[in-house]
Amino acid sequence: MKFESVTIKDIAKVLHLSTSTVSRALRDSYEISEETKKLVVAYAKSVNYRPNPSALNLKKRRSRTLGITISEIANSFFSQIIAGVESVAKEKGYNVIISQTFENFEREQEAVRNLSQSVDGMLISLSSETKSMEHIQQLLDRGMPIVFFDRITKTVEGHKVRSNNFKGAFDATQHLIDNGYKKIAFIGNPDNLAIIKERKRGYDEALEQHQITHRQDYIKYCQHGGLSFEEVEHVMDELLQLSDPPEAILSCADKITTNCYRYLSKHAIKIPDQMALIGFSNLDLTEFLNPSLSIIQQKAEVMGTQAAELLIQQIESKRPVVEYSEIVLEPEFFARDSSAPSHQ
Amino acid sequence: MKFESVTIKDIAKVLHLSTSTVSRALRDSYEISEETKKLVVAYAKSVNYRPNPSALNLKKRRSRTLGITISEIANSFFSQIIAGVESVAKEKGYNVIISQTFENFEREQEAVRNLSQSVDGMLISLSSETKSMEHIQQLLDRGMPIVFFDRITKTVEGHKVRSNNFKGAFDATQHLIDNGYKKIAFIGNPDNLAIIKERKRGYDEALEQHQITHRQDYIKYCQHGGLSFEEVEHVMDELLQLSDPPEAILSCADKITTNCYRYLSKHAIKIPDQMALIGFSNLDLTEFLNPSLSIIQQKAEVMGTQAAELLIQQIESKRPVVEYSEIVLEPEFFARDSSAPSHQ
DNA sequence: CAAAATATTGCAATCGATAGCACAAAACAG
DNA sequence: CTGTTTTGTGCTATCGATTGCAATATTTTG
Repeated sequence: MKFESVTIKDIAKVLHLSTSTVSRALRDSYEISEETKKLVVAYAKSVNYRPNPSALNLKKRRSRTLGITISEIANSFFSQIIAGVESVAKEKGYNVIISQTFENFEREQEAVRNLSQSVDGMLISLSSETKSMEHIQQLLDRGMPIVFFDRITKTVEGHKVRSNNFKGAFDATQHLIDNGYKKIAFIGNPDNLAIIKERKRGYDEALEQHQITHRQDYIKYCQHGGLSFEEVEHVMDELLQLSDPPEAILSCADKITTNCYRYLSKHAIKIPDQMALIGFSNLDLTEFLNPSLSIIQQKAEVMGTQAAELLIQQIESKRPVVEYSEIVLEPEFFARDSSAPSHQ
Repeated sequence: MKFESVTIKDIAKVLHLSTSTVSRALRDSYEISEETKKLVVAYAKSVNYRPNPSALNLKKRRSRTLGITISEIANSFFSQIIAGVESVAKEKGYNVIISQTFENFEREQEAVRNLSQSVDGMLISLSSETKSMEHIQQLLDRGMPIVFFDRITKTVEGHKVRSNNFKGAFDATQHLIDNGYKKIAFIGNPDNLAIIKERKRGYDEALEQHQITHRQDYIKYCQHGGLSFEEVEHVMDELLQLSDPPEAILSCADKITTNCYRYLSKHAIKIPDQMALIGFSNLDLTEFLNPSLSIIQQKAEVMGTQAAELLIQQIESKRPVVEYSEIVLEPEFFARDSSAPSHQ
């Protein structure tokens, strides 16, 4: 089944005008008489005329579409970001196409390649597995406007929007130490992601400031971003089987945090007495969990709006952008029961 | 900044061929010699040629894009549905454009109108405020393939995918009654939505089977789908100010359920002793809430895949579809502490 | 009242890709 | 060695909308 819609040609035929006159009349050109304009506009409205976007795109060499590449929609952090992006996009007359990578490098390459022909610009949060930036550099070289958010990288240029990951992790770790925890494990996505490097740095710094020995076996990376419970389960098993297991966990990704919580509940490990937990998360109801979950919350929606604004600005800029901004948003820290002092 | 990409014309010029030859060679036409094909394909690959989607869309009169209209992305139920839709769409080579209505009728009309020119078909879940179906009937009349999901309506024809809402509500209400609750309130989106009518019917039926008097003041509808806390707060205030307030609540929407829970926590009303709660929800961590939340969970991702499959099938069907299927998915019920027998 | 200026409108090319048809060269038949 | 078929390629119109330029009609000016 195909959808038949009214074209400028149809209107021209009915009104005995040329397509150029109709086109100009609809766009309120000074060259067209008021009378004709009124006629055309009224008729166009009556038949519910809408310009064909493909034709416009072809002619204008743009699509008024933004592409966004994230790991997974069904992740509150990213869905909040999308909400922010959509609101700005809509306001400025852009559509948004979402591509999910599921933390997979091949999927990211494919997503970026597919998107490249259909969008005016892209918003990218790298996948956990992304090691090379070739596919993105290629687009940048050909002038594709790209804004990086959340999982950014230093290896390419462009506007960037991110959280203050160092501070988020530092504060959380400090808070654990203040509450009497010394054996603190760190679980994150792979550290080819700059945000994880930063969070790790925050964690390290807090430990150092309190002269706590740094233990390599407390550091764990989930290659697939903790998307599956099994991945986190495996890491947790390893930690618990250590001869001297940690007493607290700092989790550095939404999915990992959730799955850690799930793991501890499943194994009836008391939080925080047997294991304290604190993690990056943008879930809505963490305060009502039992025990309530301490989180580092990012300003996801703001991140989305800011990134989208930068991108649209770059797309619509007359001259090539040579100076890039890096926006840093402060995460909010919520101390709750899951990281309270242990009573054991 | 604009993005310059390679066109068929560029290739033709370099290889001293015509655009038609290049086009045919790339599409492996029998008319072109093997030699030329190889040459063209190799060169196209070397310059990373991708056909311009707008040009293709214009020529082929289709966009390989699906539109989806929902109330809000940042709602786990809908983001799970989107995940399902995206997976099928991707597999079959379609893009997806998402439009949010935020339960507002005008936004829905606008969304549908905007989408109509850029997509090959639409997936629609109506907004809470939608009363007239004119805007959608118009598109149907012009042959737009549309599949309705979740919030469907009987007033228009088309493939439909929904949950067994009657059963979901019936089971939940029955469960409350079995646990000793008789004064059960019903909170839902407005009942112009068929799903709410159905859920109400399930609720009514359960009460009747147990000869429980039906009280009109226990029935509440949130005009805006409980999107804002204030809306739910208002309804809850009303219920609690009744001379004979309810002892249990059946909530009929994800957002309402969450906000009810939030309200009860905020007012330190003990769940379930002072007020039992059970609701439709697709949130991930409800089992870990304190108290754990009883939910009726819908098969959101399946709903997304099924709806997308029906839609693509309809889009690609040679002849007009005249017989429509209605897929009914069984919701899953999880009895937890929030609806346990009261100890008061 | 003729010439010039202005106001309206239409023609045709264009964006990138496709496809019907025409055409030339090579292969084959008689 | 001419006439027909086969094979490979190019020309051109097309999809829907825009826009520079040409063309006509109308008004103004000297």
